[in-house]
Amino acid sequence: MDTSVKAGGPERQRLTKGGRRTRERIIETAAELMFHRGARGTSIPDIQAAAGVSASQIYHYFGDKQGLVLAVIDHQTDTQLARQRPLLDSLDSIEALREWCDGAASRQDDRGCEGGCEIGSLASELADSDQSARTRLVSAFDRWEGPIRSGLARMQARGELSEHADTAALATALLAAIQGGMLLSQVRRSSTAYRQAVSAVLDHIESHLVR
Amino acid sequence: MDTSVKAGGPERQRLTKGGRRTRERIIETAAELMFHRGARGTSIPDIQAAAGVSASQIYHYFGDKQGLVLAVIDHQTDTQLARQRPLLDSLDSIEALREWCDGAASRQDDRGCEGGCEIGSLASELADSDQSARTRLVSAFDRWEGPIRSGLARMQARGELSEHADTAALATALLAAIQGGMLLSQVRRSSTAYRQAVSAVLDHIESHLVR
DNA sequence: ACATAGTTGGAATGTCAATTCCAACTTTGG
DNA sequence: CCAAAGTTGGAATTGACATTCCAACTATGT
Repeated sequence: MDTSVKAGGPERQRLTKGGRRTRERIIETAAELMFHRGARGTSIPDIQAAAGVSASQIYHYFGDKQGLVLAVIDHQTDTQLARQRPLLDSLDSIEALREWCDGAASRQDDRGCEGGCEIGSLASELADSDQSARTRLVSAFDRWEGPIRSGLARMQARGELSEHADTAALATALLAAIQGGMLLSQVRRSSTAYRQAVSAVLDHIESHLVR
Repeated sequence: MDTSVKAGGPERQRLTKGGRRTRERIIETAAELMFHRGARGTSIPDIQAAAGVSASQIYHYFGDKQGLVLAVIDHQTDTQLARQRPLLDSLDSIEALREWCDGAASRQDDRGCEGGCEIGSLASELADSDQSARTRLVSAFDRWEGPIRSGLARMQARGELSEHADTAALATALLAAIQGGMLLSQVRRSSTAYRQAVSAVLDHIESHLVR
């Protein structure tokens, strides 16, 4: 997560203390709005009003709307991963995996199943229309999937998981179940689909347990 | 799929032969554009140009853009389900399920993994912003999940699937794996994630086979 | 304290989208 | 064939949005 890397030049800029705060406030506000209304559905004037900043501030810190969207992607990735720690770093038992997945289910219920996954929603909206956004989303999903795979790999290294299990594939499958489950839950306004989707994959993983 | 049901009144209208054709052409064109650019990313002028119609025609047949979006949702649902038949109606063996899922994977590869699921993409974009769209998407997913569940139920009725298996939950899990797998594949531009996601759930279903 | 660089407000610009209007044209039922 | 209803073209309207400009203000380092 760097200050600003855009096509063309490094274009580094020093930020003053207040400037950093303004920049953060813009990103957080934009992230919140875009989560509910999508990136395309969120206008610069919307963000101006919600964050209490002027247009020039947004363009000063992000260049253009796409620049802001990219910053939002990175911010959501950092934020969501941070929120899931430390659980995310110890997914090396079925119990830990279940507990972790369950946390997301409760969170989904708490918000009435409105809104899907902070990253998945952006991914669906931007994957085909913004090449640089897609690239960042690839790394967002990689950063998310990594800890899952690591946890499974540790289980396997310890001999708890069958050596025939493809931990990378299982990690991908679990992430996909989370994404698909979230989407169905968002549409149906019930976390049931998410729970069933995740549960199926977890059961499958469990079937690879040794003993 | 009826002619036009919008909030307010039935507002039925007779369509002439040419009118029906124009209406269809608009829907198909809009569906195609919205699949690639999203509903919000597709403007009426875009559709006018691509379908070779005037603005008044679009507003004459659909009232407003939201009306067109609703028609597109129904059209995509009908089209996708029709395309998957007759396979969709005989998902009562592991082989049939695998073959069916594999078809989608090949299709995804053929288009270079650009674009996700015709229905899922719309769902992600519209679920939170358009209540009537969400309602139709609920039924779209139901119409899709139904045949999967029926197939599993038949297997169970025949005694091929354990009586302890929750066929409804398994059907939901498979649909979720398809959705999540599609999304990851779309972002990564590789069908691998889709294949792994689906494969995990199919293996899980297979574990419920009797014998 | 001074100069430089970063920050902010707010108006102005240009583009484009959604929607409305209305007049002209065509099909259909009787 | 006539009237009613359906269809179409194209211009006009209104509003919003992304972006630019520039002048004024503030912090920072020396």
